[in-house]
Amino acid sequence: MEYDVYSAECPARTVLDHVGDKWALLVLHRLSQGATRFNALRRDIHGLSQKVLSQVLKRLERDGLITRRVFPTVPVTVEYALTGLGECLTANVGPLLRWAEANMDQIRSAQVEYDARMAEAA
Amino acid sequence: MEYDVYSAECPARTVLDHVGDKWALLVLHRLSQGATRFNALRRDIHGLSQKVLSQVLKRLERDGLITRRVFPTVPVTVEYALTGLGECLTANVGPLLRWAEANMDQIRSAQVEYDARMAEAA
DNA sequence: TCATCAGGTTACTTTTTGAAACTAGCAAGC
DNA sequence: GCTTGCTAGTTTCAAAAAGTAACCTGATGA
Repeated sequence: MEYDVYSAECPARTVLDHVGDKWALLVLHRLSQGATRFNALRRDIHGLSQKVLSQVLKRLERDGLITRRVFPTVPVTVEYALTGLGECLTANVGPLLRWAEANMDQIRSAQVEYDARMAEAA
Repeated sequence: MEYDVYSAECPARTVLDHVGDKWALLVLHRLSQGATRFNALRRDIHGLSQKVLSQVLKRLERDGLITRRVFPTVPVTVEYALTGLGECLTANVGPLLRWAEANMDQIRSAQVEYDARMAEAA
């Protein structure tokens, strides 16, 4: 079947709702480095709250992008990992994050320039 | 300079705040098909409100990813286009959207399965 | 006995969103 | 000369989402 992300009715938009999300992108990218536990994700991704992490993980699991494995240790540990589908997606997310890291300097100078222009106009 | 998106202090996170956004991704992708006017974007990207579009465009312009050209026609027309930097970014966004379109079927069946499992558990 | 760990959930507050109405400047129609 | 329509926005206000911080469970070690 053919999908078109520009259409609001397109189910691919639901994916975009999940994937076009800062935290989801970071979580997926982190998981691409290997299976990770809940609190490890929380520690590694600075600024991500427990509530949001738990929501994001549920969404990603529902989408079949990650798996949730519970180990009956004490205290219980839960490990999240990418599925095949998730890995395939993450292959497309990595370049985006690397691009962000690589081009920050240019963006920052563009922002400074823009702000200067705006201040001048005002 | 080296950046790390996992750190909350990392300036690349500000980019991610802009790029890890459903509407921004759609706008960038649409602009990769050529310069486009305000209302054309609004019409093409179904569900995008004027307010949000105007905010997204301002952010993207500030980041140096798009340019805004005003033509003194009557009524005035405004055309948005990708900069070199924006094109370079969009090259990384395209695959993500194509992935979303291509893998929707798998995601939808994963969702159905997940919901069935949850309903059963409850 | 009290604090600690993991992996969450809940209650409450603050931001963001989104829908719809409103603005400005000008031209065409009546 | 009054109304309507066009573009490209801004404003307003209710509703949804996100963030903050406290709480929960159940075993464990000090």
